[in-house]
Amino acid sequence: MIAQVRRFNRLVTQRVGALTDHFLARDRPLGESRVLWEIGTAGCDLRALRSRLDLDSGYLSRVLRSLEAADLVMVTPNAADKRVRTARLTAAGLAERALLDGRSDRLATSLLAPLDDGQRRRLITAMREAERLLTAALVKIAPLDPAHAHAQHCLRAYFAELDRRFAAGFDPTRSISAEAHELRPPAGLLLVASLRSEPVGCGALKFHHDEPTEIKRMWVDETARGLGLGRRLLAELEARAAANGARVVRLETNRALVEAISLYRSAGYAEVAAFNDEPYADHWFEKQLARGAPGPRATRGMKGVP
Amino acid sequence: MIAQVRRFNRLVTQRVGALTDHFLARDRPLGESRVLWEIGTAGCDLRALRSRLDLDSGYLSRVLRSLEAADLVMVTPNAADKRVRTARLTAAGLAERALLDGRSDRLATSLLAPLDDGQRRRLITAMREAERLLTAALVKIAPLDPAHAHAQHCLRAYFAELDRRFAAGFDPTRSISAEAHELRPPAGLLLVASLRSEPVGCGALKFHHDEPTEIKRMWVDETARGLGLGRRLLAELEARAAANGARVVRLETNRALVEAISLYRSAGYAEVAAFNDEPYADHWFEKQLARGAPGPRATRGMKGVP
DNA sequence: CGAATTCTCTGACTAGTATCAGAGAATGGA
DNA sequence: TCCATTCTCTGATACTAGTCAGAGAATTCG
Repeated sequence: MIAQVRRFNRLVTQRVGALTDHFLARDRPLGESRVLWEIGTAGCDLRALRSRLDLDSGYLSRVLRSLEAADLVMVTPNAADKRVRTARLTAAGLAERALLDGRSDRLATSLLAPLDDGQRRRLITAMREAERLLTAALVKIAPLDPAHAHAQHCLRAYFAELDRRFAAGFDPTRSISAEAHELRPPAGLLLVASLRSEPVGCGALKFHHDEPTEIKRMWVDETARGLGLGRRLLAELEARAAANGARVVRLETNRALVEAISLYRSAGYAEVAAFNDEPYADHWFEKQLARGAPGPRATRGMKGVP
Repeated sequence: MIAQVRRFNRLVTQRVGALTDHFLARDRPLGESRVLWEIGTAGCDLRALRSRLDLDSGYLSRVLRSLEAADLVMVTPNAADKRVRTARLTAAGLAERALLDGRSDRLATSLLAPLDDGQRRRLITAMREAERLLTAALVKIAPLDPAHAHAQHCLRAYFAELDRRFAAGFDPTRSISAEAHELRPPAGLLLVASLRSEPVGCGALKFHHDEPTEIKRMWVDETARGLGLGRRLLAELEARAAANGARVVRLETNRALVEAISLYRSAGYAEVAAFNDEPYADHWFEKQLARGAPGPRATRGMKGVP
């Protein structure tokens, strides 16, 4: 298994990586091409560029000046915050970027060229699958304060989706509360899933003294579905509930959320009688957590993985 | 399709490529780590190192001296040819290489770690498929003189395989001849398929004035099977036969070569009565080539691919 | 044998990719 | 308002990667 991953890594980085570098670097240094590309057609703040390409500020500054000298880029102060500067492509810069785009297309085409139609289809399918799974592996799940901007984004998106999908819409004030202070230790917990430091999902716990721990706010961004993220969030929540002493977790949900319901069932949740009077709920589920419940790491990861 | 390939390329080179570099480069330059790695446990001639890593001879020499100074490598003259020098890892070098090996394993493991078992299996499957197809795309087919070392390697391997697989063994002198001069223009043609400049397959044509062109010496190395290479060789041979004016190609084969027989059938070959007295043949096939037959390139490649 | 070729090494040189410290302007909070 | 912080830029500096020309030894070929 490891050997297969390594063979794949070696082949792809050699075949694709090296080619990409040579394709992208025209007569200009690779670093400049990367910056030119990353600025994009809409322009980009320098700080965003720095963090995306992981560049030193002095280095980026120099690269930009070189691109300015070639008349490919304009750097203008940001109106809102005059410390910040925004890089934009000139007409020549846009043309150059389009050219890189074309090269990248040609590189991709050259990978497919020697194959027949059936092989191409199989390769595309395999690439799509590998891409999705590698993306899934990039998602990080960590506790976050409910007041954090990313947490707020998730919760707002969650409410918006409920409002869209519930037959009668969704009004948070009518629903059972899960305010910030209730999702913050020691009262509760909020987990946020991030992909490339953008929030793409969340899930929360509300701890109770004698009653089972409640699972709330399970949500996965549409762009991140099909990656098994819901299942990972759920497992992580269960593990943390268990670590907090819970023997049972429970949750309620609406009949419109069909994929969530099937997730709960397949994750070992059993439907039970209503245990609260949540007006938006149609189904109530409960799960017994295993005794000697494993910590959060043990539910994923391979043995010996650091 | 192109977009999918590009997304895949971007993700994999970023996720795998960048990580590989940082994993492999310990405190030493990446170039040195690569050389250390490539020398391998068995040692390696400098010329082989140079060609495999595509390095300038001066550059490699400097890198090796730096590794020698760190006591990781010994460079000794080759006994057989004193111009050639052989690099070998010292005990410390072997330890260092084992360390890189471990890091590479850990990198591979870290890619799998966040996934559950089912996802891992799917990822491995997708990687294997992508690897095979990308490898297939690396294979180059070109005419080669029958006396060339690579051509001889293929022909010897072909005979050895026939001898192994035919019930009564195989003696080339009893078979209809296809000597070097018969497979060299204008009498004939030999195509050799190469993967990373190693020969992995061949196929030949014998042209005749009034009779159909004969296909001979179709062989694919065991390590390169399942890549669609036989089909590509066959298509290329047909295209070149057509370019030489042939309307019909034909060939004979032995009943032991089941995969070849099924290839011929699926490629549009029809079984015909024996058209020669080849003692090792059990089946004779023939195919009408399309009129206005396309040149070799048109049978593969996508429109507009350079 | 002599000439051409192969292989490696050395020295000189260049471009690219950084890193670090600090300056100067702008901002935000106490 | 003052102070700490943020953002960008400049200069100094270092190292890696890679190229080129040529020398010297060994080998091969005619």
